[in-house]
Amino acid sequence: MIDSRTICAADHTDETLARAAEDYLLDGIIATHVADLFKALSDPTRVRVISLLAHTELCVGDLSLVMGMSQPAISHQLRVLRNLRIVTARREGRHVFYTLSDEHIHDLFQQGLAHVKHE
Amino acid sequence: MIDSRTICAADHTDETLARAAEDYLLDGIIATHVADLFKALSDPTRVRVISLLAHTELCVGDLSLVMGMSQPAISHQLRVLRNLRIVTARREGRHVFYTLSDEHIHDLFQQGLAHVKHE
DNA sequence: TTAACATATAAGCATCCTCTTATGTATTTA
DNA sequence: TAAATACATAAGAGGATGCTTATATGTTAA
Repeated sequence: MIDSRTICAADHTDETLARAAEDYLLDGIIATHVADLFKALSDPTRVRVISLLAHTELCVGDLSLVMGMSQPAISHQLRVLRNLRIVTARREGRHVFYTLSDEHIHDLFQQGLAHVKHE
Repeated sequence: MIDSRTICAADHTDETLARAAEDYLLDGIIATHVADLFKALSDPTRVRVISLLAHTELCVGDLSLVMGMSQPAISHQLRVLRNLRIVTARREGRHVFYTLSDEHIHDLFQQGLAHVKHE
């Protein structure tokens, strides 16, 4: 059980567990923020949206057209990305253009893609 | 509607849309693989598990103890990470030690954490 | 062998997620 | 103003997700 306070890290020293807990375990709030960041890229549809917006600004209709998905489905995912502050919307007449609001996501996307392609 | 074939990319050239579709839009299967990779880090509990395993090998009981969560809850998330080939299990007597099976995840975790901390 | 320990799995629940259809809102054009 | 266009939102179905309690499996010790 948990109460038995098992300490069985690889080198079997008591300090290993304590240091792991104190120094390395991420704070819950930070962990949630990290998780939210990665959540943006944890769905194939959002990954594909980002793969497009990483190269060019596009309006909702074009995203919908290129991806072969319904407009509400795309708008839904754009709202998710908007709430996560991953994309930014810019209205121009009847169209709303979306861009990546952050270089971070571009970097993460590229790195994740590279990792996937190298296996 | 989609059928109207709206072409309204930023520079308003027809080529923008076509090139986006041909060159940049990620294949569905690859997009799924990328999404799966990021899914490993899209939950706070898994992020915290990875934050620990990034520095030291730990058994299930210690993970459970350090994180203050039930053993089945930890085992459940470890199975998710195992299925995604993110962690590797090694049995030693009654204990099962987990490590990150891949440098990729370590890199992504560090990068994501850095991005979160810089805002 | 029996008991204790460490972990995995099963079943179930509550919640969240992704998409659909239907409708609302903002903007431009006729 | 009315109609058309572009997009957002609402509501709901179906499935995935994260945790719980209970139980099974594998290992060591008595």
